[in-house]
Amino acid sequence: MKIATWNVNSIRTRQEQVVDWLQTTKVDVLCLQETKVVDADFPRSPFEELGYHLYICGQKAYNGVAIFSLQPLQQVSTGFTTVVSGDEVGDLDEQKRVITGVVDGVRLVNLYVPNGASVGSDKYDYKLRWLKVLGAYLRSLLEKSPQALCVCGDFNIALEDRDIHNPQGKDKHIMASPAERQALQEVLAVGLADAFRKFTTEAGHFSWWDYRHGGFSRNRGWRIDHHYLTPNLYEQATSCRIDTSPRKLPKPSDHAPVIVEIYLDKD
DNA sequence: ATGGCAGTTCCTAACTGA
Repeated sequence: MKIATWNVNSIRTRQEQVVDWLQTTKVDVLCLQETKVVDADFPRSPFEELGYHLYICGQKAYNGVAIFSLQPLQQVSTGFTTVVSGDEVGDLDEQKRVITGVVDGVRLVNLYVPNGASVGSDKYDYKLRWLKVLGAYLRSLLEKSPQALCVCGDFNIALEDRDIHNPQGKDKHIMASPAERQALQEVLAVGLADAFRKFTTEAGHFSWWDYRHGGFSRNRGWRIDHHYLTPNLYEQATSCRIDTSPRKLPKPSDHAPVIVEIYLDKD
């Protein structure tokens, strides 16, 4: 089973590139972030014609997540509130950043973690609060039914210095500050491990490059798009790679897709 | 060496992103 995650920075702008990519890269599941469109205007048919079932959760202009799956998903829900109490969630579900469903006994959780603007800002506090509720959400999912989890998406956090092209002085930078790294570590403590680092340990591999300053051509990037897996799935993972080819096209997303392959032991 | 981005809408300016 191949599961991809890709922040496309507007599905309507990137529609053709995503169709082309799915035709050449046969994945079972594609998790999208930053679709930037209300559900009624989502371009469904080009992807349904490729055989995908679409599960979407969008809003106008900002955010938005979707899962495309060749097999129908079970137990689909959006937002935190379906799993965690409304008191705990507060206003966090107003921004569309969470969608989940089950296929082949694997619960997919597709996330668009808040950016955080700058360290110490209101948006940064929102990001930390959001990550705290994410931890409660994942714990609750596992308590309700112990299951294999693939938690993937745009995390907007580079967990380690080897995930950044130039880590010096980045402790005051969003995506690398100690508080958000710690917040993500606490989320992963529910029992999740980074699929990419099972196969690749060296620095220099990134999934996002700033549009400005020739970030991609100089490979000045960050690895902020991840697949986190529960232990059995982690053991069964056979590869995890970043596909930089769409980032080389004209008018690309600033993120590249990341694909994990898992050999599912169906007993 | 320098300056250098791209998406959206309340659409040609302001916002958000990372």
